[in-house]
Amino acid sequence: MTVKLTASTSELPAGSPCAACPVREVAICEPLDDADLSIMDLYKTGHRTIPAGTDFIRQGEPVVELFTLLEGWAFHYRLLEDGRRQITRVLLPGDFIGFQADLPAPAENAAQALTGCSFCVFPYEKVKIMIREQPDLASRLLWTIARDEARVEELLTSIGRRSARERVALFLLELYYRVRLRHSEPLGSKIPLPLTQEHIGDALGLTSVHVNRTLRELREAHLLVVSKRTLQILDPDGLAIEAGCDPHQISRLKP
Amino acid sequence: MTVKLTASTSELPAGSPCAACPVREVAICEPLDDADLSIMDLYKTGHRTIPAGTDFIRQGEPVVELFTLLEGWAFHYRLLEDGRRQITRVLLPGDFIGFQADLPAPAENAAQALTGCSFCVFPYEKVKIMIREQPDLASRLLWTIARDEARVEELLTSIGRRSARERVALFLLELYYRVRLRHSEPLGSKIPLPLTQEHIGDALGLTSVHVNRTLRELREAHLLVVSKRTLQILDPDGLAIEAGCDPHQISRLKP
DNA sequence: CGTATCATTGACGTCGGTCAATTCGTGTGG
DNA sequence: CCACACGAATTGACCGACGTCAATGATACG
Repeated sequence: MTVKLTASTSELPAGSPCAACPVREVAICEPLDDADLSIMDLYKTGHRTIPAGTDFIRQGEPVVELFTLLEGWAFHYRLLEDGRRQITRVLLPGDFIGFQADLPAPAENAAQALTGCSFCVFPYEKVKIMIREQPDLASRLLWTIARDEARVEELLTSIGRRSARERVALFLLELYYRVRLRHSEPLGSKIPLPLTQEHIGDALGLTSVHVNRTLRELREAHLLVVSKRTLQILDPDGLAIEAGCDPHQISRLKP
Repeated sequence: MTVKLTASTSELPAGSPCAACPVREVAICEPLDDADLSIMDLYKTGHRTIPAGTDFIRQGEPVVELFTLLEGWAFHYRLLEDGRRQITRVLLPGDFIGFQADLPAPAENAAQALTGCSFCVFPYEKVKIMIREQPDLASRLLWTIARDEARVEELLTSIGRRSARERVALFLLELYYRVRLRHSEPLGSKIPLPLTQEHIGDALGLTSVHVNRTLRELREAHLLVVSKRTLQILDPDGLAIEAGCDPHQISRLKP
């Protein structure tokens, strides 16, 4: 587990075209129709692009900016004092990042880019104003946070009560569905998976060594293949059963 | 692990006196001053009292009512198909219960009373209206949900990355501070703890047998005593160290 | 090519689980 | 008031899932 610190960042000016937003349908701006879309310009300050490995929120430092992830993968995590790491959420395009009960306050979760990422940037004071002035967006944000919490609870349940094999099966299956919801590719196809086995272990409360062994088992059972930063699900229903889950419950996943 | 089903419930009519509310300062109605307090009558339908052990939200059944817990202890939990249980949150007076991304929709978390409980009851449609009509309350609710999520993430990190001993120490210490924030009793005093060792295990991803052994260790180290549904913290700082935590970080706990 | 990172595998250790017996505590009914 | 019942707590013996340590291979990148 290594924590890379800042790398170079580039920043674009405000007033970028929300109309061309790649995550318009899934981000917090979703309630706005074309005519109202310019409302977002009141609250955002621009775009930003960062390279893979950048820590763009650091645990314990004040959160002064929030982000909508436009492109790339990232994750939220917490560190214990001795360096143990728990990944709390995997972040995909459209996710709103950095919101917490107290703003500004020391970040409860750090955030790191897994791939190169681009964001829509919001200063925290403007987010607070937005919540007050735009009930539709506040309501959407509430919905979003509640869904995030449900996902964390799901992960909590996995780690607390499922075996390593069940955990890995369910985690990858859910990621697969989440990604496929955004880029609807044919079932059975491969998706990029920019997580190392150590990331997967840190998300699931396992060591990378045990993740490796578990992935081998699942591969030998012809359920999935993880290789070269790519995930291929061979047997979704089989995996759901392996995960100790009703296959139908998995597909009720929300974006 | 036993799941008791419905028991008798009693219900009071609406129009109960919010002014006499025991959790006025910590519940979602907190933003309202005395003059505006009657606003809540637009959205609540009354009070309800249930005995210990009642499942008042059942996993998978539609959530049609939400609650503010007025008195008593309860918890949210999830069940796997084979009966394994994960407790996701311990609920104390003032907590808002049952909110989730989709309303009404099958409950993602069940909820059960640990002691006799009384609630303020809100039908889900009225909560949705409240969110639209009352920005202050919506904002407060957002704050509340975000804090809940932070607590779940904390638990996730514990289960994923801490030893049994660290988990138990931190869990009880945080409960202790949460309870003490509401009824400010002298430090070192006892608090009621209506959780069995099986509940603690189901919250922390352990078996009740191992919780028992861990509690004995902590008792023998003169850190805490759990006995007869009572928790006494003997050495808060020692426990924080045992939990692998900076003692100062613990006291930054929010209500 | 040389170096760094990640993946893979084996040998071995341990933390926490399982099973089962006993005790304790509290509430209940005779 | 005592006998009993039932859930919870406690303890020991044993086991297994997962962690630790360490060596080796595979990939990518400058």
